Amino acid sequence: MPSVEQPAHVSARTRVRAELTREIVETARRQLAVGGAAGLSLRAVARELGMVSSAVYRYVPSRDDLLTRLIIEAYDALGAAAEAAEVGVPRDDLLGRFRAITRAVRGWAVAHPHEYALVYGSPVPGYRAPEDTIGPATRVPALLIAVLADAVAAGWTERTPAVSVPKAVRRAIAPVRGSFPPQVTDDLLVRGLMAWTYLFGAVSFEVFGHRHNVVDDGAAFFDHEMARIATMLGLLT
Amino acid sequence: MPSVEQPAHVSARTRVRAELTREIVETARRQLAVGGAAGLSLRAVARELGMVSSAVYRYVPSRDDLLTRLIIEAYDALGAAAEAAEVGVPRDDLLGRFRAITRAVRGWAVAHPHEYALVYGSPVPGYRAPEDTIGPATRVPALLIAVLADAVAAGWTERTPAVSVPKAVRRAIAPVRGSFPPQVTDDLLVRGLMAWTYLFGAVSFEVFGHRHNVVDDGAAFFDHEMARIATMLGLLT
DNA sequence: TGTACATCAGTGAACGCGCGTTCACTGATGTAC
DNA sequence: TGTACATCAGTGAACGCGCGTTCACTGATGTAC
Repeated sequence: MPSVEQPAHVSARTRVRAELTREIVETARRQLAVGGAAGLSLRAVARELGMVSSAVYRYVPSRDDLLTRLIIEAYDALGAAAEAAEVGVPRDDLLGRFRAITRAVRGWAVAHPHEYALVYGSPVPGYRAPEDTIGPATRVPALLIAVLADAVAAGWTERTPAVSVPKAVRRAIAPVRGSFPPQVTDDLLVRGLMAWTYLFGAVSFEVFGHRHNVVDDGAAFFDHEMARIATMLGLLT
Repeated sequence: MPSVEQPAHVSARTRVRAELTREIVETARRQLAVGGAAGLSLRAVARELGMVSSAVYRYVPSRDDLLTRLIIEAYDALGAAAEAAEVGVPRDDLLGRFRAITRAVRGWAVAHPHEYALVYGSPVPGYRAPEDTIGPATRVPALLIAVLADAVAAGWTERTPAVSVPKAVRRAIAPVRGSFPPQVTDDLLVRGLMAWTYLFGAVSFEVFGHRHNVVDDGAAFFDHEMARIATMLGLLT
């Protein structure tokens, strides 16, 4: 039952348009490897696709808009990878879920270093990320928050000796307090933020080359450091 | 007693040359804020100094060389800030030294975000850092290693319950094993690497904007998270 | 089913700007006798 | 102390390249009657 706005038969033109738009974004994504975000060029994308540079403006309104799409796609791809890994673990295996999430993040980042750099590296000069990037950016944190919430439900608070959180720190984390269920204590919230910080700190160090001549086997060291972080979180005894 | 190579009287030309070279490097450093490393331009530097673009080649052999100087200077400035803060703390106050180092790193990074991004952000595409950057890059790690070594001398190993380090991890950290005194156990070495990773992970998150709408008072939260890391290190009970 | 019109894709030229680097040259500064 | 020569700083033009974006235009595809 086709509505007036959405005809049942999608015209060939529309299909081709969607496909070409995808090709443009994917070509741009591949070109990130050459010159990074700052070097992203509509003309280079057009050239690779065999079209004249002005033609891409039929599909993408500007260079900055293309960059925004790439950022959103990177966050989404990373989030999807983490979700796909986590969903396969039994809900009550909190340590398993944590390990699945963090391994997926590292795996994706190592496999897509330039897209990772786009979102977790230096901010692109002169570019201001619009609101649309917020949602995709929170997919990984949302997974971690869910693990913490389930830990509380499973008796985390009774099992773990609390570390006190000073008033100044409680005030400092006020903006994010609302993103956590109220049962998550300030102590656990801080541990969660630290695990999040550590995860991306470790991945960034590896992807950006700061572990060259320091750590040989990135995966082995990552598993070990993350096990220690899981202990800090109280997911592992 | 002037040697043959180094005459006692330094010619005006030589002095002016050194001064202008400094001005070029400092102008370039300031311009990092505008376009980042990828946008660094010899022509823009020349323009700001009121000279013709070809003239800067009397002082700097190429754009990449200028970039290398900026990277070295950034590492050196960060290292100097950390050293200056740490040297004022009594040698036996290990926690105080750790806190001084980490606060200095954060303070410098927050005050110089673009220089920080130059060395700890995304690698500059198409640029390969030469060997000369290694020394300056290790000044902060060297301070941290010294704290760990002194901790061992002060009885750390007897005081702290050891966490076992799997064989694969011991192999993974082989490259850096030689940078630590042999008294530093593998367990402590791993903790040290993790503290180092966490320090720059936290600073990068803050400087690169990933704590927007998450943490309000960066300094207060940083002090708290670093206190917890100090506990993990066994510097604080 | 056929025709008239509107919509869209893609072209090619242009605007106005940027860049790194080289090179022949002028004129000033420093050095050796 | 004065002169001759060598060294260096800075100029201006040029090479050859890149970029984002706009605009008038052609020709193909889709839509409504």
